[in-house]
Amino acid sequence: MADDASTYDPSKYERPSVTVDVVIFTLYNRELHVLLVKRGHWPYEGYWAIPGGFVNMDEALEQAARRELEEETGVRDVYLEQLFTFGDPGRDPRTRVISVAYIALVRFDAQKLRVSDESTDVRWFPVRELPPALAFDHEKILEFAISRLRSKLEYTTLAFQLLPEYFSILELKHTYEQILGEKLDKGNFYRKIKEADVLEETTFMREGRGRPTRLWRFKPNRSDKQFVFRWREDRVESKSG
Amino acid sequence: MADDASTYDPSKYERPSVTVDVVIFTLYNRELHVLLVKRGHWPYEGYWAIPGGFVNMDEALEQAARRELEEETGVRDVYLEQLFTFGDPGRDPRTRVISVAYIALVRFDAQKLRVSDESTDVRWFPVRELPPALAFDHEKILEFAISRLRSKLEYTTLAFQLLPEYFSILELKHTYEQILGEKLDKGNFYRKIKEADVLEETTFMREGRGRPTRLWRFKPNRSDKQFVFRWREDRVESKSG
DNA sequence: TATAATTAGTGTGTAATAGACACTAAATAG
DNA sequence: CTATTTAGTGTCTATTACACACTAATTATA
Repeated sequence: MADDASTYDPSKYERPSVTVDVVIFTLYNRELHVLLVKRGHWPYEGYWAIPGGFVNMDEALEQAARRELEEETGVRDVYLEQLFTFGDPGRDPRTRVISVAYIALVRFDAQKLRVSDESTDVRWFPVRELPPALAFDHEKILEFAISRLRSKLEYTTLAFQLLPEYFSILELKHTYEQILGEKLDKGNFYRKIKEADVLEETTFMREGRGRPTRLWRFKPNRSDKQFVFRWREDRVESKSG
Repeated sequence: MADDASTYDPSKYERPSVTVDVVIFTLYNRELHVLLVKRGHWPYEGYWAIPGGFVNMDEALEQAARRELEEETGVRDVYLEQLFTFGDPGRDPRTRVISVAYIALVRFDAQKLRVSDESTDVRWFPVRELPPALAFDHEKILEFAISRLRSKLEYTTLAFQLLPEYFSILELKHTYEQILGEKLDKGNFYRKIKEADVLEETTFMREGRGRPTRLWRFKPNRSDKQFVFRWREDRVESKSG
């Protein structure tokens, strides 16, 4: 940070507000969803917005993001990553607001996620059916978040953060397909994920006819790491700072 | 950003200071260097720091970064990219400071870059010979910047931003080697860069004995774009948010 | 008990790529 | 003419991606 001019006192400067916005993704009904809140007053009254709030003076940025996340969804200990900082003057008509955006990935669990389906002011939206307009510059933020999510999926185990503890390989493949927006080859997917050696066999799930579904889980010693296994080699995140 | 609680006025909140810090890289004496400034007063008096300063209230973040960059080096119109936002409480003992860090790549040009070799308070440091300790959390920022630089080099034409307009392919290869910290194969490099079709032949440079050096330049229509050609397929940036 | 349905894989061929390394070609100074 | 320097090209091997066909296992139910 900071100066090299010889005199100054930071307290003399006029200061912008700093907020954190958290783009919360989940997998729900086999589709990628994002949590939005409806604004109840000016500015952008009635518009949907990415949840967020002000950073307290004694609070780290990531801590503020976790607090917002928990206030909004009731969940803790989820995957959280800083996305980008948006700070154009005029993006909030009230005052200068600089917003540090985060991405969170949560496992969908109706019990825990206190967001109800009928709630009129907090709702999960499928990323393919977003409201036509969002508050502030939140469309840009959301677009950037989705792009980042896609590109990181290629070389990390991010997808596991969206699945329940036990899942089948076809479910995992479906999750990849949802985020990437394209079909993957079943045989190649099986091979690739097995070779990566990140899965651990658990039990079976029996339902309907057909061979029972084998359930797996992410190897415990790796479950919290950002283990890198690079699913595919091509593609590159398009946006950059 | 923003609340969904029903009443509030952002102006009521206590606000942190917001600064931009710019990690400025250049290639100088065939080595990757970074610009640091020596602090003249408390806190961290006498320590080297990444140049930066406060964001004005009516100024976009990137604009503030460009202003700082120009104040420090006199150059404009260079490659600039947002790196990460550092905001731990206590990182500046004076007050809460949230720092949006940027990376800048500038072409070394003794004429333009007004930083002299003997200057005691503004200096280029080779990234392999940094001062033992930096002010604030600037070691972390710098480490992150170098890591990002390496990883982006792999799939972008970033390296061109460090070279003069006209350069030989061996110089370009040397630049890659400097940043990646490893040797590359000459033949493969030639092939790869030619196939990418981003270079344009210009003149020759004759000096000493030996076949004259062919000089190239980056194709004009692509010089300002972040054209992607992915130099190698392996490797992944380790750090993530 | 036969069969349809479903998950769970394996086999294989092609084309592209990376990476190592040897080799040729061109131009110059002395 | 020769040493030196840049500028490439040739080629072999191992790996990878990708497409797509194929087999195997297990179950409900007709």
